[in-house]
Amino acid sequence: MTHPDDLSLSERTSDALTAAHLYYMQDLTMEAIARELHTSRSSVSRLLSQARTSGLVDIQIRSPLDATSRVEKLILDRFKVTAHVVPVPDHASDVDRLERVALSVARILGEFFDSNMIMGIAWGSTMNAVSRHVTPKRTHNAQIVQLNGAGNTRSTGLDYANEILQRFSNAFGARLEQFPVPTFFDDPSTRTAYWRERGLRRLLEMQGNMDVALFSVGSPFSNVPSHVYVGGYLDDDELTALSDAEVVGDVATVFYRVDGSTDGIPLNDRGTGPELSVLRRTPRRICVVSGKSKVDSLRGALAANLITDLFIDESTARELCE
Amino acid sequence: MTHPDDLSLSERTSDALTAAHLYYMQDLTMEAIARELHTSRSSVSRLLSQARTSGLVDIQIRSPLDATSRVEKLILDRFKVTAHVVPVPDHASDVDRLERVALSVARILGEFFDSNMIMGIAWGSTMNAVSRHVTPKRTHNAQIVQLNGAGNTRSTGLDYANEILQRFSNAFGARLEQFPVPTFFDDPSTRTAYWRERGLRRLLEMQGNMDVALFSVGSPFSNVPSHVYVGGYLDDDELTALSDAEVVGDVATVFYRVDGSTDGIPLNDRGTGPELSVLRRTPRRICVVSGKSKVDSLRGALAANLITDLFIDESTARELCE
DNA sequence: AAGCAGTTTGAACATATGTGCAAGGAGTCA
DNA sequence: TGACTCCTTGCACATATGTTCAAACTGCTT
Repeated sequence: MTHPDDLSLSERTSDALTAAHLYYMQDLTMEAIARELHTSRSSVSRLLSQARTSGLVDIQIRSPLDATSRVEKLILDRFKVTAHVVPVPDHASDVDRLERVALSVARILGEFFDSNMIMGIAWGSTMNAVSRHVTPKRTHNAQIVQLNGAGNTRSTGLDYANEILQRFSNAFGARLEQFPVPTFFDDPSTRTAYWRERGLRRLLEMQGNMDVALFSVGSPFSNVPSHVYVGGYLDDDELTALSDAEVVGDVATVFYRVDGSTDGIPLNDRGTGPELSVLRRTPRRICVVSGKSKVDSLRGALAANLITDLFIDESTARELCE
Repeated sequence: MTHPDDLSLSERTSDALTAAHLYYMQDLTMEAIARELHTSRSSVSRLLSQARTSGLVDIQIRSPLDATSRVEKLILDRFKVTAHVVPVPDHASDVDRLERVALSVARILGEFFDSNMIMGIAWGSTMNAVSRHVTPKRTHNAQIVQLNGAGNTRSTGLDYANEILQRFSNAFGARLEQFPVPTFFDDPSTRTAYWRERGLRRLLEMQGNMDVALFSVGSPFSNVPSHVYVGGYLDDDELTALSDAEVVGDVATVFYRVDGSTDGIPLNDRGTGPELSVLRRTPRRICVVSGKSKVDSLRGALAANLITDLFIDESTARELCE
């Protein structure tokens, strides 16, 4: 396998940089750039495309503050949360919705995460979608930490969750702290014991010092239940127990009711997600939500004050405001 | 005349915003966007183009620090100045060079100027070129101040200089403080007297508090002399005097020698540009240079420590480093 | 209501950009 | 060296985007 990281990549990158300059700063046509770079137009097209996906070119959209959408204002008023409403047509499918919101988040995430920061990330279909599109950004001494375990009765879950976290870690060049435990322990005391292990202490401490948390909300009892609820993590008895406790959703497999309360939900004693108080101590808490089936769960998360920045598709946002 | 600033513009702007989202964040095709916005593809093309030129969409290029060009490093070492080398092919004409450097500067200027700042701006062909392309950016309580008078023996010069400054002022929504005096007084004592006027004091004070200064360098005795030297601002005797004093150039019509010294240059006593010490007190001093004919003048400006950030075309940069 | 000046619009055309593919190149291994 | 694999390149084609122009529209004025 060819692995010319040392020079050839630099060479290519610097060409990409020049091309980007000429294209985005000087408005040259690709054909003109090709001439200056002594290559073909197609190659320039490819260079530019690399420049974009590798985060060399950074495209931002800066809303004049007076133009924040009506819904965004409404959400700010009602929930004290900065909303980023992603425009998606009403007739779009849930898959479309998810994909488009995820893409938007992926593109803007670099705005929130920088060198020397710690970001906690959950896992699930939404995070998976986001992870596939993150625009890379070079950071130093940055750290990503997994928010909750991902093993279940059938597998260690390492593959799925890890693949997701790995993508973020690569995109930012950040160290990755995995969390190789089941999503739920069978016995609460096992968790208590395990939490005292030194390796775990380090991880928990990181979680306690997060600068950013990135997660979605799970919705158990909707027509489109989330990954955790159908992936073999919970058995029927457990689901019934959640239902009985009037649980409306979860963040990183920590469950809550619609009013944001968590007391007396037994599963939380066995789960591996971060205490909500830990989450609430995190300065920036980014929640990504798409699809109306998540509205109830979202209400709970808002009531529990888990969110500072909300990315949400347009019609779900409207639904949220009734 | 139709002047639908109040609502229609908002309406259009918000459409442009949505379109920009869909295009740049979600990678939809213009055709798809047209469908979502219930309009034609052409209109979307126009919306996007508006979004770009109005600064709604902000495209930046972020060089990985380890990829700053060799010349930029060299300039930093030799002159302690941050260079931004603009790629321009060697065979490009001087007009091309100027245009391309100007365009690059125009696009990135917003990075340097923000709310509550004061920016001093000179005038001349380079500033003219830059002014034509500045990407707008909304700021509050920002102030632009003209660095030197623009009147000459033939006209008040208000038109030319003012047009330039006006463009910057519009682009940033900044207040504009003009400087309605000749470029050079005939008699130094007139200047001294005038400088005591209250209106002038205010302007000079602003200059003293600038956060950013934006200027080029003039080059009198090259094959491509700058605006000041051919526009009727100076008569033959004066040019001879400059030549005798070994002047290599000027910044905002303040003249200096190649070693950066200014003592004993009589014209400086009658000119209206800012004292170089005032300039040197300005935290950010952006100089835009294109074309080899300006190299000597640039050397003088560097020797005088007038520059903190230098925008320069590639071959001139190489020439500078010999 | 009709006329007017200045905009905005979409269809049609003109360009510019993206991509599949076959050919060539560069590294690796036997 | 030659066979092999994996990348990169430029051509040709397929799409996507930009721009011109005539028609429709808008807000005013007569």
